[in-house]
Amino acid sequence: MFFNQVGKMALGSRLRMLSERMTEDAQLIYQLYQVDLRPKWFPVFYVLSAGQENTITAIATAIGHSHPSVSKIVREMVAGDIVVERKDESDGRKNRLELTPKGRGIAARIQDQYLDVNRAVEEALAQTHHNLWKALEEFEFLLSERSLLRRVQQQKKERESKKVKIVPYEPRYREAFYSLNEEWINTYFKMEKEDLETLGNPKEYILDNGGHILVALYENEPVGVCALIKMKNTGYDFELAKMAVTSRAKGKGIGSLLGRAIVEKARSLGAKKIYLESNTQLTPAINLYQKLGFKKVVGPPSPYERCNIQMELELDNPTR
Amino acid sequence: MFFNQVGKMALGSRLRMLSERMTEDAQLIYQLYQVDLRPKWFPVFYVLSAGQENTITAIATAIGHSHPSVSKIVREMVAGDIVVERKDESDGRKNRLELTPKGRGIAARIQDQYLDVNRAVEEALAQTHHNLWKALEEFEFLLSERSLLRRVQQQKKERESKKVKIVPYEPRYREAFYSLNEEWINTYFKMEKEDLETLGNPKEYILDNGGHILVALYENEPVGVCALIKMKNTGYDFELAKMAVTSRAKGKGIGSLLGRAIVEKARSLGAKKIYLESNTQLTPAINLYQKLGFKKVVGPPSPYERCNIQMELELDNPTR
DNA sequence: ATCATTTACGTAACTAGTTACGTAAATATA
DNA sequence: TATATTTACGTAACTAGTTACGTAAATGAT
Repeated sequence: MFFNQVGKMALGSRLRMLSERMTEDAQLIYQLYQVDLRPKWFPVFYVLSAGQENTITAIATAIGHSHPSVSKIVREMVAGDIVVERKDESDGRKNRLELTPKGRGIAARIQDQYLDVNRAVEEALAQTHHNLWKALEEFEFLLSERSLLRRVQQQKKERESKKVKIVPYEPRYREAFYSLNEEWINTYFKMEKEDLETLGNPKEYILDNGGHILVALYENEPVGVCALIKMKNTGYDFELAKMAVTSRAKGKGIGSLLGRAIVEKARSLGAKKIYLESNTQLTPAINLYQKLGFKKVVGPPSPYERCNIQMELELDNPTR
Repeated sequence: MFFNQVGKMALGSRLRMLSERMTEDAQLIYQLYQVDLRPKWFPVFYVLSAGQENTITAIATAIGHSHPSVSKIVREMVAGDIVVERKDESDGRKNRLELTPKGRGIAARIQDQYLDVNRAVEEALAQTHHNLWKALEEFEFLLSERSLLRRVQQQKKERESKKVKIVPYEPRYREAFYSLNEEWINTYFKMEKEDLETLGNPKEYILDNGGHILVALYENEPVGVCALIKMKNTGYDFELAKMAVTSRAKGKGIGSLLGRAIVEKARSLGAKKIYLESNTQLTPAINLYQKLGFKKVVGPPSPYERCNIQMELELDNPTR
């Protein structure tokens, strides 16, 4: 059958189809009990007969419809002499609803129908191994905890991050090192004098001074970079800097992979303390640094204008 | 929450709502993968990309939609450059469909999406006790075996048959005995001379000759009757006759209750063999007689025109 | 007391499906 | 070979919901 082939992508369709099948039968069931209601009136009718709510919006929230839907249903029910409307005296906006004598008659007669439908469904469910009613409840709960979208996003991230490789810098990544950094700097700030020099000459400014650069490859394309710059006479061993991930490769966990790799690199070089400068506007970056264990500090004055937060990470007793 | 209060009557609504919630997310998921498809196109797209079917009606049956639905979806997909149409050469009615290069590109890119969605849903389902996917399958199967309507009908019958009382004839049921029989005779045939006499004078024609009459009461109203008429010199003890149930009280199992009661009565009177006459047009009646154990026989000639079948039941060795 | 905001609800237009119906081509039948 | 039936599919109109928007009443803030 179609659904078993397509898989879970079609869960929505499958639910819709079963639902349609049930409402079709519902139509006939009302006839069976000679209850002069249309299935789509039922939720509204139920709330009114239970005496719970009696204004359009309140009913809509109670039954999980939009208010225009309730508005239309009520109009039909008024035409069918099931419900009467009357303006609220103290609040002229509200449309108070009430069952007519005919409506109350139906409410009495429908009790047997409730009973029989409940029993019929329960009898069917009792024959199943996986109870549909309970399954719906559980699934609805799971989705309210975390939406399907977020669950899929996470799967995507997990799958794609497996395709990310972190490799040491090589001269052929010089262009990428520049442009990846330029991309984010120009999005949020503007390039400064220091940027042009350091980014243009990573070998001279970073590697030759005892620093390191890691590059993240996705399908063999450089999509992220990060550098460790040697620091002297500051109490820090390295500055974590020039961290950049292209927006094209978002949602693949690249920042996190790169961050963990660069910290690991520092650790393997015997570093005890690393430092970084950033800007609080860059929330995802700050979140990442916190996850890596960095704590806010007041450090030495920065040459960069865009720096408004400084952080450090002690490696003697790493948090992770 | 609403659904737990209303109970299983709202199963249809609940399914519809979950389905809507899922399709909303689906929209966003397509965006996430930059797949230029609308969720409602998906089933058609899937069938085409799998190379299974490629005409409107065939796709419609495969995915369980109506053909106009597929027709409209295809029109949209053509506008979106996903699909091209071309007339079948040998059969001018058929509209052969094919993915465009763009469509094939999407088919390739969507693979990852299948994977992630499947995993996301399966991961969620794994956290539930009642698996929604399997529950749907089981429930769909149960409904295909016996529809919800029939299940409800049965519950109704069971509940209502408990309110039916079978009591012996009393003079105050004389009117009912006549009119209940008149009702069905006039619906299918017409009243004959014998009917007028026997039905008008049950005491004289039936009871005083050693016969018996049972009356079915529903909410203290007579809704069915049935008689045992003493037979002599025929090899039979009684004729089961004048069985009538008003159409107003259909679907309450009254015929069955009355039938079993009258057979029981005959048995308690020491009868060995009962006889009856009927007409094959009255299928529900014939079915009932068969359930009670009656077998077709060729009996003595009947005084009634409408009789075209004769049956007997041996009580020495009752089937039930 | 006045003005801005929020709330209640109706109307209009849209969506994703449906059924009903018509037409042309293909197939079956006399 | 002519005619009836079936099949494929498009169009129109309907259904049960939605979102978008407007208006009047109530409420809150200055």
